[in-house]
Amino acid sequence: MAYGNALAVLADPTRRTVFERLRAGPRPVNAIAAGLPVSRPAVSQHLKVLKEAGLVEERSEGVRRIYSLRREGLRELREWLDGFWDVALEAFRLEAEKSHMSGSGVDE
Amino acid sequence: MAYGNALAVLADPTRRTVFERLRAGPRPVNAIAAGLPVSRPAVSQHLKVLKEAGLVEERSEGVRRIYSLRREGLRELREWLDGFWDVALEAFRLEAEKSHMSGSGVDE
DNA sequence: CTCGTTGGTAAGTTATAGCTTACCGTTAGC
DNA sequence: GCTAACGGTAAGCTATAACTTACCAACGAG
Repeated sequence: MAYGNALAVLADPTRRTVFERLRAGPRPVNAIAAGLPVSRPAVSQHLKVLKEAGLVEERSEGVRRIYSLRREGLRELREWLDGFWDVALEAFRLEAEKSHMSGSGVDE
Repeated sequence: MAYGNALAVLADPTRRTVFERLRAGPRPVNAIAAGLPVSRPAVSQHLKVLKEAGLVEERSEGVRRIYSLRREGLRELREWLDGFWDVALEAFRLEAEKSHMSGSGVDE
């Protein structure tokens, strides 16, 4: 259920902004924090959370810490989301439902 | 930025469980709340939040309130996620980056 | 009409997530 | 060696999200 983790981590707007900034490429913390409405330590904390969730990775370059995106960390979330449109799976669910219920309609 | 809203709403595990239960089809509140580790009013509150986020819809059937999934409510979130894998868009971003920076690598 | 069922809302409590400031370790330059 | 930039961590504050119980309105059945 790692998708739940990714969901929780990306729910915060500030943290999501941090994450999105890395779409443009790897960046040191200073560059990520520049212009954000929160302090630099706050950004550090967000980066830590993102890293623990596997959504970013970090490498040292001298005194800099360069953070970059880990798309892999989004995979489970994406698959979970995709599942809501999966026709075959949906058909299966409807079938199972028919056995249990008196049968109503289905949404949409 | 409705995807941010969907993210925030689905971040809570209990609320996500409520949401996922509706995958199997429309349900009255009682059925949704059955077996959950929280009280029935808590489920009502979650349903309200889900409804306001456009993730579920509600219709009355006698004394019952039947809730059902609104996949449309997930669309923006899905598109946002898909964007992370969009090759063309990524190429554009890299191009833009080249103009601003001294040029480092790109992740992965 | 009365009573049971369904479920929404109000009020209050509590845990915690996100922020701040202060501080410290590390590396680079002079 | 000394000093300045980078950035991680600690401690503490505060707003709020999720929950509870209590209550009430709406409809159905007898």
